[in-house]
Amino acid sequence: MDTGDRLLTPGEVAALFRVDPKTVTRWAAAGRIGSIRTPGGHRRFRESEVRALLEGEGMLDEVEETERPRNTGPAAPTGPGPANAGMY
Amino acid sequence: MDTGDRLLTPGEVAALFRVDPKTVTRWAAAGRIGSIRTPGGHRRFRESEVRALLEGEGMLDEVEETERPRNTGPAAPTGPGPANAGMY
DNA sequence: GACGATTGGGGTAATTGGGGTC
DNA sequence: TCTGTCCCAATTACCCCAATCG
Repeated sequence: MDTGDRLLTPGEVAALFRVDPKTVTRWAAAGRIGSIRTPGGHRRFRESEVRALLEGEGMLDEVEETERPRNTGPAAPTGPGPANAGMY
Repeated sequence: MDTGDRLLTPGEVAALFRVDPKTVTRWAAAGRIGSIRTPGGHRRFRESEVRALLEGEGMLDEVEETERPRNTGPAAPTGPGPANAGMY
């Protein structure tokens, strides 16, 4: 239920990954990372999920991200559901 | 049903969303979130409503009373991802 | 009545979102 | 295919001080 972890802003996640905030936005848009939207439309990311992604343990069935033809298996990310439940 | 209704202060809601208390106040002023006013003018928010906003994914059949032009999507069965019409 | 902490309102700077392009 | 950068518009964050809450 309540994950109870802190929420990070796109800028925070971008700094953690050493990428542009825009890239983080694309990840969220692609459903590769769960995102929570504020009533204003801005995104917030779960600190636990981001950490898992940083550790590389978020994907248990993926060892090589170099290629991804078609996930025929349960390749659902940490967000086991409508990760992209909120689009403008 | 249990409407819950533990009242939260702007600071509480702000911590939940990882935003500034002032931002929560703007949400209330914009009608994006219901607010109850104290006789002195301060705002209080319903815990149940805040939680629904935070999850945002479990309210597929629950829509807020906010006036929002929703597309008359015929409830795509296989595609639960509603192309929300809420652009800037 | 007094005190500390929070909140409200206004205004301005920084961040974010979406699209399009390289 | 993915990322970084450009644009503009909306949202959010931080500044002030006065009022309210507990």
